[in-house]
Amino acid sequence: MVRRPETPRSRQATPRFHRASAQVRREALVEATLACLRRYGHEGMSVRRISRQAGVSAGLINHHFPSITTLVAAAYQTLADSLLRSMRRHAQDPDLTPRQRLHRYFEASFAPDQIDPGVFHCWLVFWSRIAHDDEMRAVHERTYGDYRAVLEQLLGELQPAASAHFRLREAATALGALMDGLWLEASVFPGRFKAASAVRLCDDWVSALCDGALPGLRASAQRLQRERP
Amino acid sequence: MVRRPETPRSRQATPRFHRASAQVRREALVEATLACLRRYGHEGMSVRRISRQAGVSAGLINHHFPSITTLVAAAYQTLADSLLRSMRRHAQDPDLTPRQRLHRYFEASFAPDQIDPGVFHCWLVFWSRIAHDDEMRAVHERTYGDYRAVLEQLLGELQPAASAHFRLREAATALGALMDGLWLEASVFPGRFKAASAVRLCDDWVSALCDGALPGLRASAQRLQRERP
DNA sequence: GCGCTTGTTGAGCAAGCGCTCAGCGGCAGG
DNA sequence: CCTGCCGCTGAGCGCTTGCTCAACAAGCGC
Repeated sequence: MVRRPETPRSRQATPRFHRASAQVRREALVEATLACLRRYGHEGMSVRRISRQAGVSAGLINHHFPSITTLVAAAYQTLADSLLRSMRRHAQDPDLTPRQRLHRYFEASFAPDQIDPGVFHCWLVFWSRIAHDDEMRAVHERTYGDYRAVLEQLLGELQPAASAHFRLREAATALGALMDGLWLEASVFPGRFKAASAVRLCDDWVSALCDGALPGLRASAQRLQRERP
Repeated sequence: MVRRPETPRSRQATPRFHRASAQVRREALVEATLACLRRYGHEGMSVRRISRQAGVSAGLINHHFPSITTLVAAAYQTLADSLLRSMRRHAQDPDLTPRQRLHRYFEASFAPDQIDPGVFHCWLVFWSRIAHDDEMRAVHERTYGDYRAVLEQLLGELQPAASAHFRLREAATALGALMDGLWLEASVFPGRFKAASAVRLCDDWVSALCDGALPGLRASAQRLQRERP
């Protein structure tokens, strides 16, 4: 370990560290956390690994965050926020028809940057912590509400032009499930699943929904006719 | 810690351990592993926790398995096998029509014992280990092949009666994704999602598939007309 | 009843974990 | 230029981890 030579207070070539505002430092630590989770999965959730990734000492993490679980919760919030921002960007483009907005949103959801195995690792870590960590659960609940709200908005704008009325809330949940399932499949088996076909399946599902081809989601009338198929 | 009293070789009330064949012991350790993963998630994957659950000493695990990752891979295989057995039970019941077999299979897939958060934890652990562990990846590949094969069989038996022909392999993958997505949704948000509606969504999707309402999966003719929606 | 095979034990090791805190030193304000 | 605040460092604490291996003892075959 090379210590600074015998000139005790002289100017030195490179400062041993630099200072930053709490805001900037916290964001940098969150970014480092996401990088570690992407690369190492669960084993990336370590004070030493994250601090090395951020280029700071291990102690700094507990200076800015009460514990590492809070840092991970902040990382979850950050990732979810960026996802939601991307959703809203597509959901509000006024130059497109509602159908086109949904299509664009599908394309964005299955773009290579979303199918990346690193992103998958992040979600695995987040999900597995929800059961034991109240902070994580709070972020999770909040996030999911917003997430489904945007999907509801996108589907709701489709409703007027559709030949069949559907139950909006259930349809949004179901579409979310379909998308998550396709995303999961693509993430667990990278390369075996083409993004284009995932988009196609979502578009087709929405078409079927609008055409009334999914009776379980049709509004009113039949409550729940559970005829055997 | 109560040691055995001063009669060194006398008969004692209870033996300190009992012996078992390698086969029996391995199965017991696998069961203990699944129990720990269910209860504690990632933190359950520990030599000490699993051995305590199995009622044996920590050292025994490395006597029967070269490392704990091998034991977890064996647990993955066991869980996947039992799932597959259950699938085949439904897939081969000769007293039912193909459509009914699929319906039963949907019902079994969303039964309370599958939606259990413990089962979800197991899968999270398995998935997160796939990326870094060759043994896990091997089990994963093998398992998924069998899994999709059964789905293909179930859908294939539907084909003759369907009014539209569909591409079997892609349809099986897509149906698997839909089911996994619904299962995921139900597992991540326990209680917010009713099993009955998941079954209904799957049945509806299959109906749409058979009626040709999912053009992206129709066989032959149009290769990939990517018209904008 | 006795000996032997061998399944089982558990202390021990090195490595890594989250977190603490005394003190170093970057850098702004005087 | 020099002072002092405070962001930052990193050795160190107590703990858990996976795994090893010498010693122990269950229970079969005699």
